[in-house]
Amino acid sequence: MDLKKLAERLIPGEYRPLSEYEAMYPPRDLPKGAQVTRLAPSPTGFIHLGNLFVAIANERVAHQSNGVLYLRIEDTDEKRKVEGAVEAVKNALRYFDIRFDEGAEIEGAENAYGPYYQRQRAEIYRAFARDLVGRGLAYPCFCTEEELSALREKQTAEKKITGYYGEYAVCRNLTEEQICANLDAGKPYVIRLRSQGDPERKIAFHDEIKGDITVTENDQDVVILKSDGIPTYHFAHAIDDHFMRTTLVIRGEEWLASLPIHIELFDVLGFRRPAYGHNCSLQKMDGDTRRKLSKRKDPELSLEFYRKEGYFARAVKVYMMTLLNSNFEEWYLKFPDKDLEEFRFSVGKMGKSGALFDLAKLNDISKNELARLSAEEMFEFLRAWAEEYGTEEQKGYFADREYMLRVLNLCMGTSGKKRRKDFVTAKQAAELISYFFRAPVREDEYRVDGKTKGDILRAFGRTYDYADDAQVWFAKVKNVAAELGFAAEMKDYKQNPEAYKGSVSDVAEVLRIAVTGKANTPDLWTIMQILGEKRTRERLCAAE
RNA sequence: GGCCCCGUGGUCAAGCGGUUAAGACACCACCCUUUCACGGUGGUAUCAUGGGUUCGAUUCCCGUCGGGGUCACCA
Repeated sequence: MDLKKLAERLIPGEYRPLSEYEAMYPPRDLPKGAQVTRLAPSPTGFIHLGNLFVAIANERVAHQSNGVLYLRIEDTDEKRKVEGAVEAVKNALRYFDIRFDEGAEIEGAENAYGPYYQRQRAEIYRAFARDLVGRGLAYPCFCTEEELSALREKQTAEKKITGYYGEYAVCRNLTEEQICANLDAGKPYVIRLRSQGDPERKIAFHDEIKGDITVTENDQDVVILKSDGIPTYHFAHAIDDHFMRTTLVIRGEEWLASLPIHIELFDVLGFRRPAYGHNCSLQKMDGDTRRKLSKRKDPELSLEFYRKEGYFARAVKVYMMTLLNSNFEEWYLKFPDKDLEEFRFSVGKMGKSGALFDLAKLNDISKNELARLSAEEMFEFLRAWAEEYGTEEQKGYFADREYMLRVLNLCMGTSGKKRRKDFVTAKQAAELISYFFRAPVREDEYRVDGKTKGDILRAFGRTYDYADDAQVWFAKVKNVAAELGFAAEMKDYKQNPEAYKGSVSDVAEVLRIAVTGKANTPDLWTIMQILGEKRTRERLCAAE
């Protein structure tokens, strides 16, 4: 059989000699040790925490080695394509400060290794597929979907390994006549790899994250060109990462199982393969087992979730970093003011086992990150969030800048050490400060009975004067306490709790809940100052 | 089920043949305090399991168990 002729008939078209591709995409001229990494999402538009996790790792590796991070769009599956997906991906990643040096839709870059949309690279894949057929390393397969699923059922029933391989690969041994007859009949076909592998043989492989692992040789005659002439992921991966001169592929663990295919493909194509690091997927607790975060069940997987909730981008990034490199947290504690990029990221320090995503930990980091902002920065952060995701009421909070800044200064504290850490997210912060903008909704129960509450409110109302400074104001609160049988001094109360109805703290709490609806707020005197006398009195009366 | 990966407190984890088995989150107690918070001090709690190897195993080897991933003309 004349394989060259067969190849030309199967994969028609004019192609350059393969060596020209080598010349078109020469090895990159980069400093010693520079790593070329990439992000290669499919354009479904859905970008999740796992993507971000891997993105940060790839970004750090590239940029701290003076290398290159590029964006490639794996759009070989028409069905998955979503309008505007590439923009969505870029926006989401920009929010978390992931910058690309080149790639799809990256302005101002040379983009010398493009195109970066796989569909636009069809010619290259086809040229190499044709070469493989010509060398007898790939062949056409005319099996229909029905035939393949029947085969799978049969194999399952017989407890054999499923797939297209060995004796089951019926199209492997088609004669020239049979092939031509099928072609003449206009039957659709795919191009399959004629695998040379033997599953009995093991390959020692070094994974940059997992360390030394063993993989079984591939013996599956995997599809490399689909019936529409577009490559499968595996084939495109080998070609692209070779010609885009990727040096390190950090990707999800779910790819580990297809690593044997990729190894064989690189071998057969005569390419040196990049280094790989397979990182574990983020997991969550589901009942009492853990599992990979799932797109359908877990809203917190979507990056959009964090934006909607108003998580501070840096906080999410810091959390990702603590999961990515265990020594990061210690470093960050030591150098909280250093640029995140000064941390020496190491692929080798990435965890080998899947981490459970812990929202409580994220929230703690968020609190700390937000506590570092100035009132002005907080103002901008909250306003940007409210504009996009807030209610109409919340958008209105920002109309009076001076007023809001007073509120924020109070709620965050001003001196460095004594800052409050009440704010976790923009959304939660907006809800927390709502009582400055409208009548309070009572969220906490009074500790004292109704009559005592009324007595406290009335007694305080009689003596309250907006002009009082904090000292005088608090002295009056103490007087009210003493008047009604509460201990004015905490120390007295602690020494002899039976002698009093309670302490001044109980009295203060009544006032606090009356004015704000909450038992947990910053300094009450300042709150009353910000609210003004009229609103303060209204609230005290309303609570009686 | 086959193949592969993983297994230190509730969570993230340091450890890499001899340690009082770090640290962070969460939790609890106390101190500070007009509440809450912040801050401070202290505390509860971990080497999945059974065999080896070794003077000695959390650490090395094997088995068991448990968890995860994957078995497409999807990536």
